[in-house]
Amino acid sequence: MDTATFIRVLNILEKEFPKWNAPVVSLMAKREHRTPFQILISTIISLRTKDQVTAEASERLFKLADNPYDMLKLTEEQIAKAIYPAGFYRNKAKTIKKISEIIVKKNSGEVPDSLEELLKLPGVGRKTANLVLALSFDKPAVCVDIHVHRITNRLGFVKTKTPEETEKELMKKVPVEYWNRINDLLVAFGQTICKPLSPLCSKCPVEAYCEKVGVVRHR
DNA sequence: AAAACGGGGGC
DNA sequence: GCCCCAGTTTT
Repeated sequence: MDTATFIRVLNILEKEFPKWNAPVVSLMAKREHRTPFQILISTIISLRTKDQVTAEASERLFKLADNPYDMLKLTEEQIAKAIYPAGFYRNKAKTIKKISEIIVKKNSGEVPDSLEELLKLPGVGRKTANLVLALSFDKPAVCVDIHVHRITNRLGFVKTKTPEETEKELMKKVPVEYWNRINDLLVAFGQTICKPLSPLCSKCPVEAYCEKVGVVRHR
């Protein structure tokens, strides 16, 4: 698949997006109500966790503390209890506490707005850093999670082993003005149609363009 | 490169 | 009961 076709796919998916009723609660539907700190913390909570669970856990935590100063006053146990159903709660609580401390003590209460600085925070990798850049600061960023990695390979647009390779390829092949649309669209698409194991190809609006790399079963 | 971190939900 | 989920860090 070439770049022009990939962009055509994005355009089609964008039109179909409202029909999917994808469970994008915490990071997309409410982004305009959230501070950069809340986006960052929600993203930490979302690691390997379903979106609905992430949303509920975030709300519980933000009722206790929605800014780094208040968050720093909570104990790790309090944070862990609030986010418990999201899983990895001890690691995440520790990470959230450390991040709050760094933001308060070394960055005058502000979330960093550059990739380099975000990556220095504990528990923040490329996916989280790029998502914060895109959602909080409206900067162009290619945010590659498991959905983006799977779908771009399945379409035949990239041939990569790791999400990091996928990120590099997408930055190379896709014009910058499309970067911030990739993640939202492909995640929603992956949650509803282009599923990991048994994608619903008969309902897929872009099946005609797809090379179905690695797809063994479909419906 | 592989393990560890984890409860919840789908089937 | 078994497998997967908007990943990152450590071994």
